[in-house]
Amino acid sequence: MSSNHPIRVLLVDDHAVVRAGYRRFLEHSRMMEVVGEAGTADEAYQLFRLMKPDVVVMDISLPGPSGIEAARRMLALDGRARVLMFSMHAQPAFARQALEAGAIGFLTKDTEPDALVQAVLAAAQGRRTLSPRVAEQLALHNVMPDERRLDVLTPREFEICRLLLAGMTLEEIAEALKLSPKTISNRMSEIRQKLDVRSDVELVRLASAAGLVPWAAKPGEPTN
Amino acid sequence: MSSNHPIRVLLVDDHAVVRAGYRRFLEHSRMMEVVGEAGTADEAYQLFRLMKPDVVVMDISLPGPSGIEAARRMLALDGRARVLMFSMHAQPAFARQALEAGAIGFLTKDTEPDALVQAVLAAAQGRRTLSPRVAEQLALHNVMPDERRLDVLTPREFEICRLLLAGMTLEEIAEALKLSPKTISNRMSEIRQKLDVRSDVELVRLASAAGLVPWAAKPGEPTN
DNA sequence: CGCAGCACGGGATGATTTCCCGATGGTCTT
DNA sequence: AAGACCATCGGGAAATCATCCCGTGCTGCG
Repeated sequence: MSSNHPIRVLLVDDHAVVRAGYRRFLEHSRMMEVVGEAGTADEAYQLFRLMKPDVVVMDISLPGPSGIEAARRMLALDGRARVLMFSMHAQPAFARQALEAGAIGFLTKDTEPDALVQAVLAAAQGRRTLSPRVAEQLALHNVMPDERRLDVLTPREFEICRLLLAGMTLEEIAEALKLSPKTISNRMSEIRQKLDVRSDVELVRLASAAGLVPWAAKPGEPTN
Repeated sequence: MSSNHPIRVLLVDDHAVVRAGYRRFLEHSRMMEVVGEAGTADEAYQLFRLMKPDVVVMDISLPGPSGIEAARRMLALDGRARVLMFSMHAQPAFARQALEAGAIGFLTKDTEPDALVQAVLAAAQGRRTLSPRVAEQLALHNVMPDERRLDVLTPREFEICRLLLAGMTLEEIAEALKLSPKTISNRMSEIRQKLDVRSDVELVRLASAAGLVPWAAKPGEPTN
């Protein structure tokens, strides 16, 4: 299936050193050629228009507009663009956004060099690649019937969640648990990340589905 | 019922001019005597301990601890203290807090001098006085079965509330309504005030009771 | 007309969120 | 036992948000 000419790759990462590393691995096999490097979403987009690479290897976190935003623009310009996203973490929220933006794959940065090369090859042929961790997280997110999503929370996070849903403010929770308000704040950010909600309202919706919210019992369920 | 000696009054307000005004009106009838003035909660509390006034006329908003806090302390010291609260606005949240703190009455600052004198007399005898506006607001708050509370919102506020409950973020709402994020922010503060909720979670609880939240239908109500 | 209420947003200040980081202690594995 | 991994706790910095206060403009009403 593979044609003879090398796969033309565009590298996007804000650290030149990291790009150099990728370049080494990718060009090692002679099956691919890095035709451009970019450090920001804007540069990446310009280069994409110029070079029309076969595959874009893109870091998620860039200064300014994110890699996801860059991917969105590329896909808007050319629906056949193959964008392979990279991220430090396997956070489902990022993965979902990336894939919704049209990315063909999502890898965490601890991916082995070999696997990276395989993923680029796969991308060039239009096949998807997901890091195992990412796949698992996403699966949970998509398949889990909402009421089980809260399971990703640690005991402590769950506790904080419970108090929040009871209507307590940040300060009150901090006092109740004898913790710094800062900790609660940090923990809540973590919770929102994990549950992929962008507001307290969405959190309540989730918790309500899980039956955690007495005053908003699910339709059809007995209240007592 | 009234004894012979004048009613001894403690005036608390951060503006000396305002205190002077009150003093004039109160002492005019010779039935009462201002035995002290304070500009902060702390001063008020000290004077209260010293003078044991029959009635405290207290402004809500003071620099530092609020008048409500001062009232709380006085009541803690002496459960028979008669504290008559004053406020610029007829906000139910303040009124509720003041009365829960043990205040014997709650007047808005547009009260007629005569009515003020009457209220102090009443307080001295242990009778409660509420400004009509305050009474109405409070009545709505206490009596209204939750699902009607949202009625205090203006159409625009209601609209914003709806979008918020749909899970939209501040920015998204601003964009949807083509308004400045600042306006939405301001408006949300207003909404929280009016509905007397301290968090989005409490707001959802309210809205849910009002049947405004599809995903959290009230128990027993058909969803479809 | 004057005045009240609603809608809109700027300014200032303080709180919260977010992202980053490091420290600690427990568990599990090799 | 050493190392990896995770949960928990919080500090720092920058961005965002909430709150309070202010002024504008519009509308309806006595």
